[in-house]
Amino acid sequence: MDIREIARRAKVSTATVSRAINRVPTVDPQLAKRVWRVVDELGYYPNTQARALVLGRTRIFGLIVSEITNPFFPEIVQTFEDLAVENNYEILLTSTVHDPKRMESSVRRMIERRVDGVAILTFGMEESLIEHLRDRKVPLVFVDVGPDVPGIANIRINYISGIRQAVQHLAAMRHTRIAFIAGPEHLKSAGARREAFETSMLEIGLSPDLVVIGDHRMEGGMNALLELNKMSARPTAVMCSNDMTAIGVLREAYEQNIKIPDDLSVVGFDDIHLAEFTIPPLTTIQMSQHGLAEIAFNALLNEVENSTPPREQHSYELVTSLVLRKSTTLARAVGSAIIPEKSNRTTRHRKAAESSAR
Amino acid sequence: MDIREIARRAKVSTATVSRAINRVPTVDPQLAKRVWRVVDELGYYPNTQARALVLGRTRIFGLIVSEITNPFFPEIVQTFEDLAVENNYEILLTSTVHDPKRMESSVRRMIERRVDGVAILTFGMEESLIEHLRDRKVPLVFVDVGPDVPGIANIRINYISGIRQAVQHLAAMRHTRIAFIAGPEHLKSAGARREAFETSMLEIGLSPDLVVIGDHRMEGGMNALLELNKMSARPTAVMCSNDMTAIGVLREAYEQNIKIPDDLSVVGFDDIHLAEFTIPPLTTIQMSQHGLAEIAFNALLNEVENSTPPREQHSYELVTSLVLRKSTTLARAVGSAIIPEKSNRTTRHRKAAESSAR
DNA sequence: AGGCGTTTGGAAAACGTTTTCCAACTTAAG
DNA sequence: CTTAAGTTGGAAAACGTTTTCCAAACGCCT
Repeated sequence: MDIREIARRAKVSTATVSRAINRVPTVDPQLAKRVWRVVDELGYYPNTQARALVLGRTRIFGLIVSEITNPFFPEIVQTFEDLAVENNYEILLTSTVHDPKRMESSVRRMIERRVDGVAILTFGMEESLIEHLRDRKVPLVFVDVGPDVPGIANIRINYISGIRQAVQHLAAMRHTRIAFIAGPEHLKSAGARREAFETSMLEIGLSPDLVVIGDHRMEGGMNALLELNKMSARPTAVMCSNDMTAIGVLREAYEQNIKIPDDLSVVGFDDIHLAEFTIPPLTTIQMSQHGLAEIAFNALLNEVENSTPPREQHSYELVTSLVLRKSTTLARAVGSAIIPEKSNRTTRHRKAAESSAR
Repeated sequence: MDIREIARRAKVSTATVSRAINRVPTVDPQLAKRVWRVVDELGYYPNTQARALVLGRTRIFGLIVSEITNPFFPEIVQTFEDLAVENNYEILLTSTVHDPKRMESSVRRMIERRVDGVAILTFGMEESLIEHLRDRKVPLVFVDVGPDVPGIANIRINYISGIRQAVQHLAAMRHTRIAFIAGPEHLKSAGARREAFETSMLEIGLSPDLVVIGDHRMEGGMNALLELNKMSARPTAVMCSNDMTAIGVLREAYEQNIKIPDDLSVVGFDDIHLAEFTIPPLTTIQMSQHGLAEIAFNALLNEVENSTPPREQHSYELVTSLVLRKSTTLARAVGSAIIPEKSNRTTRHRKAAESSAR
């Protein structure tokens, strides 16, 4: 069933049907009503392919994320989708799983489908791939890592604000041996987080050398804690490059009978929904997924709809900030005068007993 | 840049270019090579819209899930996507968030985009909506809840197998007061799980009346545990309609200082990846997300590619089975002869002290 | 050398829309 | 009553492909 069928039944031309459907104001209300009746009667839905072909716009946005199974991303996808349906756009989703091949095929597919723009929320991407997109003048939005050229919007994340808060929070709790579990080395965002940690530590005269590498997954967090435990001067607090890592730490701590937060304070990064439900609830640095998705979508929309924007360079910023829950507390005051010697000793004693028990 | 441009530069007709690109065997290898060189040189990517228009097939599948932020679904989406790229299909994803409006608009969008098939993994859907799709003969695949008509594939989930295992596992651990935290009432799958629980309990002469309603989210699990605690005869074990509920239970138990599994055994359902990382690791019933996605995709693919299948009714089955971790253990043997009275008493004592403490 | 299959490649129609012209009709003014 | 201006709706071109026909070119046999 096509527009011609409608035209025939409504006894008008296809042009009129098209105009009626698209609510062009010059068409006679009587006629429009007649057309609409037939449309509803037959349950006619216009063919988007044909429409896209002539309009040159598909109303599809590409969305590339690095790993949909990482709980950080579904929230983004959901928000992005909400905005898409609101604005009559469709989404082509790709989860690259950090695989360059996948990225490549994904970019190719998006070009073939003629997307109107793509949001690359992968926190680090081969430069080479985006060139195909740039060549075709597809509006792009990146996070963290995008070249500074017109037509490409960048979302800069202010890592330092939240991370500094966290470091100072821990320091205020008298932690001095604060470790950092970094993300995978190839991720620019992970690098930025680590640098922010180092900067924040140095700022307050602490040495930021307790760094071990994780993988932004729970497994990596577990291994990292094992590493940390092998050290001669164990940290009393650990910051993680993302929440999944922190969850892994929590899990391994349970395994090792290390009490969180009493024996070890831990803070995460991202503030995924799950962070509220860990045991104990995770103190973490919030980076609003909703906010991120919103910025990304609007950047794209803006680029597409206001076709000729004043040549300004579009750059957006998202700030991060600490949210306190239950996974951090005062450091054990070894040799400190504040906490009575005795209490301190019993604590130590209990701990020894526990660890010998396993 | 279009196919004509290629034709011009390669000094052939558009027909030849099309044939070369689609690897029609009758075209002269020499010529084909010439065409391909131009294609690569210009970085030409065929326009899928135009292609779809003439072919009548878009190579797009719709995927409707109920809530992408529920960790159960991302795994499915990932597998589905993997299969899609492998087979040169694209995915239109919708997360309905249980909102009928969203379902409706989602179906509409899929029809407008002329998808080649839709997988509805929403575990319960208004019949009315699918009619639009059925009318248009769009291949459909459902899970749990689909009409038994040709052209519609159904994935039946064998809930009883896993649930019976779990119930018997708990019974073997001498639990008799086994509670069930059900899912939202409108979900058919939740109903089926609950029924399977009741059947399994009755089978072994236990009464399945400790049932409280959750919402398949962590919050619901937390509330449900509160409910359960108010009961005069508290359960010693609780089974949950899904893993998120179980995680909520774990979390509230932590809050209430109820030790898992010593004070309460808990088993989940789904076996999401996270279940391995809860504290303690969650004993749960596996329902393979990978398997589910695979069945769904292949059902669709089969329906589309083998256009006229022998009028057989396609129905697939997915079994569930218990996976043991650390969240279940022997029931407290109240009045039993096996565990010495004394030990039992101290335990009771400790518990009383704890609960009075808060 | 002439006739006859077989390759090979081109012209043009088709897919379902939107939109540009343009013609016909209406209305109002002179 | 004629003419100009403004509405309204139709015919046809365009979007970028695939594919059906057809014709040309080629080799092969007699």
